[in-house]
Amino acid sequence: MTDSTAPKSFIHEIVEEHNRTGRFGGRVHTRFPPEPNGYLHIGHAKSICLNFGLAQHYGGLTNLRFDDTNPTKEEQEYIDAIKEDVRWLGFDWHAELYASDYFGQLYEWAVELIRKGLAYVDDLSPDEIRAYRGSLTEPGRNSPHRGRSISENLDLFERMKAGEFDEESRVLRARIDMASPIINLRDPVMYRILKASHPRTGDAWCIYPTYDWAHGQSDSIEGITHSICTLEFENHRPLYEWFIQSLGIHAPQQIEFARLNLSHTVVSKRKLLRLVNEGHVSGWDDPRMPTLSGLRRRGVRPEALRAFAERIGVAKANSTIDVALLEHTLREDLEDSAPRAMAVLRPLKVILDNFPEDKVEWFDVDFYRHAENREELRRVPLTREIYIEQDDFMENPPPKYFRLAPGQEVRLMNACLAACTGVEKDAAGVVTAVHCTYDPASLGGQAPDGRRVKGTIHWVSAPHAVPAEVRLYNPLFAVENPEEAPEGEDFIANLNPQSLEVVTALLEPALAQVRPGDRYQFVRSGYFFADPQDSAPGKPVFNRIVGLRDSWAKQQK
RNA sequence: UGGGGCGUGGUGCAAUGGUAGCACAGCGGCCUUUGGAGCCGUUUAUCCUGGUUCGAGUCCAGGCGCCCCGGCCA
Repeated sequence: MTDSTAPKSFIHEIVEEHNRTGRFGGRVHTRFPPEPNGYLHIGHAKSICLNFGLAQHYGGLTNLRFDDTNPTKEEQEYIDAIKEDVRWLGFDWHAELYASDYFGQLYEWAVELIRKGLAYVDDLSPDEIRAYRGSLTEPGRNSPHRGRSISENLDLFERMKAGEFDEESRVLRARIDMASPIINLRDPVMYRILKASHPRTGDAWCIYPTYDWAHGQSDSIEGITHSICTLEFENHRPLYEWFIQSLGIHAPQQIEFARLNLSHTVVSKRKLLRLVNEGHVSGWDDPRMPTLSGLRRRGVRPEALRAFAERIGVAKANSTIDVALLEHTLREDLEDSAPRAMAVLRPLKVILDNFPEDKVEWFDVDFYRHAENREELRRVPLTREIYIEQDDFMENPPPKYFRLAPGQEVRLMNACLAACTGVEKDAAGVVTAVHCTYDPASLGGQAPDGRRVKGTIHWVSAPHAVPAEVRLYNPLFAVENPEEAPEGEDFIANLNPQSLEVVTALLEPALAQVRPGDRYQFVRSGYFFADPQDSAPGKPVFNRIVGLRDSWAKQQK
């Protein structure tokens, strides 16, 4: 999975340094620690590939640990979805663990810190705590309760746990330094009262550890060697180290890296949740979503995501990956494996005037003509009436337009050469059908006289065409950076109204019986995925995974 | 009284004192029964100013710019 020829990241160097010096006895044990408050997205894929990939590379282990310290936001649904997504991405964890597994131990350690005079119960309100914390440039002030006796703290903390107090009436805080320039060290909250039921511990607790209090110790308990996290936790590292040292327990090495940003989308659980809740998408697995379930539903293969993670690298500089790189990786992943077939997305009728009315000419065409070592034939019928792509005909074409136009000849892919002789129009002047004559000597696609045509277009036989719903997905946001919204608006204002176009396409008959989950390249168009839920043999429904590059379209801009 | 990070082509990632390289994007060309596969070529970069050194993207000093931190979120 980890390509040994790929450039190693600064994290690899740190791990190798540890292995050289024996800091962890050569052990490498990482963890992927999601909070089950939403679905995993492509940014998580980067983290998953990093954590699991690192362990695999050095013969180590990776835990899956849910940081379930906030029962007001977390749900079992998310736990299940996260596990499915990690497995789908191709990783198997050494152990499935939960921060809530350690609630008992964490409580004992909190008592230990109280006994050492390193934690105290504070009666200040949330607003007061904030006010006492000071500002970025001014020191905070000590809470009036900071000097409570150990026995009073012990008593109060026990009563917090027993449910005697209301939410927000008291917290347990670490006693560190209210004047520290590191704001996280200004007596951070360790426990808050939350009279909420927890997905795993039910009503056993009414005080819950904060993430800051739970995370480092959870890593320590699991014997994690390298706690890899995103940049914003760099400021928390001194706090985690303070807890670990105060407790005298195993100290992992925290290493921070820059989270993934992707152009033309948002990669944040909070914002993705909004898209779902406000109905801008059909759900977490809407194929336009950058979630793993959305990408999966669209037809992206996990191999492609792993290759993408490898390719974007890991560093500490904030950066935004151009979605074009993702799309390139998707095409690259599919180009060898996907069989080719013909499908017309926006049909225009063509009549081959010199083709006998009732004749059907069958061609044997290889699904894998692009691949040298694989062959699988299907039968493709040609008849007098066919459909081509509307884009493949122009009545008044610009120069260098190599497709069909009055007087121009093209190759009907896999079939024959055909030249346009005229058009039919409706009352409004819209072309409703195109007339051609085909060259009977060119059956198979080559002219016996060796004449060349510059354009080759795809088509389907009208009487054999299979109508199918095809969903054309475009970027969810039309702008590179959705955050750059007009004054007074937010990223929602940048949603791309054309992010989903549904068309009734006409497929060649061999595609009628595709199984849900099959992937094809619709020639000259893109890669498509038979929707695993909505498609059925005889009634195919396709999602566009990614379009092919289109240099003609680009040239026309 | 502030602290922590980060600055290399358009976008990402390398170069660990010794020829600034790779990918994507762009541009040009070749080829083509996918104009869209493929192939070849190519434009573009070390934040600034000093210093150390035979030699600096890399080391030092001082600036500048950007990101993060004042949740009982994670």
